Amino acid sequence: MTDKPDSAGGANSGMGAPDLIAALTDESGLVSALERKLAASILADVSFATNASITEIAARAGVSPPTVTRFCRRLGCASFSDFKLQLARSAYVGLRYLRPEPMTSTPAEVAEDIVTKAQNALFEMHRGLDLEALSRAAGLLAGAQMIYAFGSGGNSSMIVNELQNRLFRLGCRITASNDHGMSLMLAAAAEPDAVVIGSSFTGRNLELVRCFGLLRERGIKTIALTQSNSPVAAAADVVVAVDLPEGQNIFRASSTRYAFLAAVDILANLVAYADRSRSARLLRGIKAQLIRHRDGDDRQLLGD
Amino acid sequence: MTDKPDSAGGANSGMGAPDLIAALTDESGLVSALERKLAASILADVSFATNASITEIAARAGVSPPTVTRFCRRLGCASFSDFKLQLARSAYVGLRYLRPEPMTSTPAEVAEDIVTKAQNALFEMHRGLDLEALSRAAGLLAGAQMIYAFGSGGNSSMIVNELQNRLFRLGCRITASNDHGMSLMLAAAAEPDAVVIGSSFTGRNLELVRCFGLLRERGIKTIALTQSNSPVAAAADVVVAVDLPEGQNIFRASSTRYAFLAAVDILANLVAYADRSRSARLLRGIKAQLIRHRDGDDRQLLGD
DNA sequence: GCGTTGATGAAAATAAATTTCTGAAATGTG
DNA sequence: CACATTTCAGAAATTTATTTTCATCAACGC
Repeated sequence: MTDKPDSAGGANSGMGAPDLIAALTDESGLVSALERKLAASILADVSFATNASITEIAARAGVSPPTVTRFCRRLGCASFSDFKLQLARSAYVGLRYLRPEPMTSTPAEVAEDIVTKAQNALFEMHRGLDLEALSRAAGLLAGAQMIYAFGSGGNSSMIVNELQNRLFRLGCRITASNDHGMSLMLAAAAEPDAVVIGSSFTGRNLELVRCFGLLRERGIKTIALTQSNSPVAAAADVVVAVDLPEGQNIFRASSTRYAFLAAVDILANLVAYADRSRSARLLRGIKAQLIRHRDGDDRQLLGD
Repeated sequence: MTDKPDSAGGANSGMGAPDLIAALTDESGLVSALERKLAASILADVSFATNASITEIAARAGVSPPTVTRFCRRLGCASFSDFKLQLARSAYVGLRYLRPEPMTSTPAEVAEDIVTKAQNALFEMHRGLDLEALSRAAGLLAGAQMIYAFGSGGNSSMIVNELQNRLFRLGCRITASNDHGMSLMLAAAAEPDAVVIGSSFTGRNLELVRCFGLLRERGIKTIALTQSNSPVAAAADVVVAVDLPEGQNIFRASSTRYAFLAAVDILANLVAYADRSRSARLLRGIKAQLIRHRDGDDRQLLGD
């Protein structure tokens, strides 16, 4: 470990958190039956695994310590301790998936549950992010003469409002619409150099699909912020997929919003970076706000 | 370690992540000069510390290994390995605070930056959460005959709209207002059994302060979702404080939104649990939506 | 059927962490 | 100011943990 070349620079040390839980669940890299048994044993009680020694883990899985060491190496870790470290990191965000819904009741439990789920949602969104699609979407938005953002229902409404809120500050011409009828009219009236971005948590907003169809006929580019393999995704030119594991979200869409919100956040940042002059303008604006802040009149600082 | 009683149940094993970085920065628990030196050395390169052995850490700090062991114990860890584990967990969410803004540019960096900051914000919000105040706020909201939610600017507007979106589903009578003038009129017309909740990211929304003052005179309860030690907080009856470290948020309020959103989420859940019949109604509603979902018409599932 | 490859555990070797013990410094006390 | 007491810190020894080496076994191909 002392001579490991990447331990100083920290190629995989502090950041990024290669997702060990996923690798463990995934099995594809695991050849032998014993290794699968080991993976299952670790997944069955991750918090035990993060705290136990190699001997204890081996004993619980019914294998020998060397097997555990080899297993860790196969998973891409430098050593067993490295494995434990990475597991601890992954477990911090990923652990809850493995537990059944505890039907929380005390305020502390509710708070922890919501925060954890939100972090999980962000983690999963980030893991499944298609950066290439995101870049293409940002490119389209940055080059658009006019942007329309469509989405309805409590959640997608928020998202498209947020899009408008973020993008108009970057100098984009944008309007958001939460109303199907209005969206259709806007789509019909849109000029060829416009870009339409639509959000749908479920991917089954059929009005949005219809809208996208109409726009495709007219050669206007469309971006969907939605689940992949959904009607909305199929109807759009560029799909920024936000796929979260079904299970826990079926009863509560709320954690999904964090993922969508972050996707919008990333998109807005990429749009800002897509155009240097725009980016500069953005920074100037922020600085101006900062100065205003120092002068005491910070009522509007960063939009409150 | 084998007989450590809490290793099986995992009292501090998987969850909660006692924030070691904060404890390390805090210094108050550290008596001797050597321990402070050790803390400084670890903080100077956290990712080194998470990967190194006790000997390496001791050498770098210029102390002996036993001192490191004792140091870990003093910090509340069971052993040095336990310390490393906790450090790794804390570092995963807390590390970025210690690094200067890297001026991200590639899409991958932007995405990681935003996701990490959002997770940081959630983590910090959770850490500083005053559950007692939150419960009181939820109790007020659950008992209110009418709720007014005030907040302006892009961010707080979103928050109060979200509040309305969440609470009306629970059977609360609620209206959100993003307009100062309108808010004042609503406040003036509010009846004594109403409750007003206001959001302000900066805590310096003076119109909101004025509103709260007016309401206090009239004996109407007010709840603030804002920074503690701010004018808005001072003017409210119940303060749900969301305090995030300044540094990284001065240039971009966006990560703060995740914290506020989660606070609203928690609040809404507590309101739901505050009233059993309401909670039951909520669940029935969700079930009905689920059934509709199975029938194929899931267009409105959970509000999209 | 036999050699080869890869997987596995036992035992040995290595490395790591903790305890014990001893000396040094600081603080209080006569 | 000297002495006792406490606390702190490191050296060495002990314990514990991890990894390497090596021998065995099973599966697979030739």
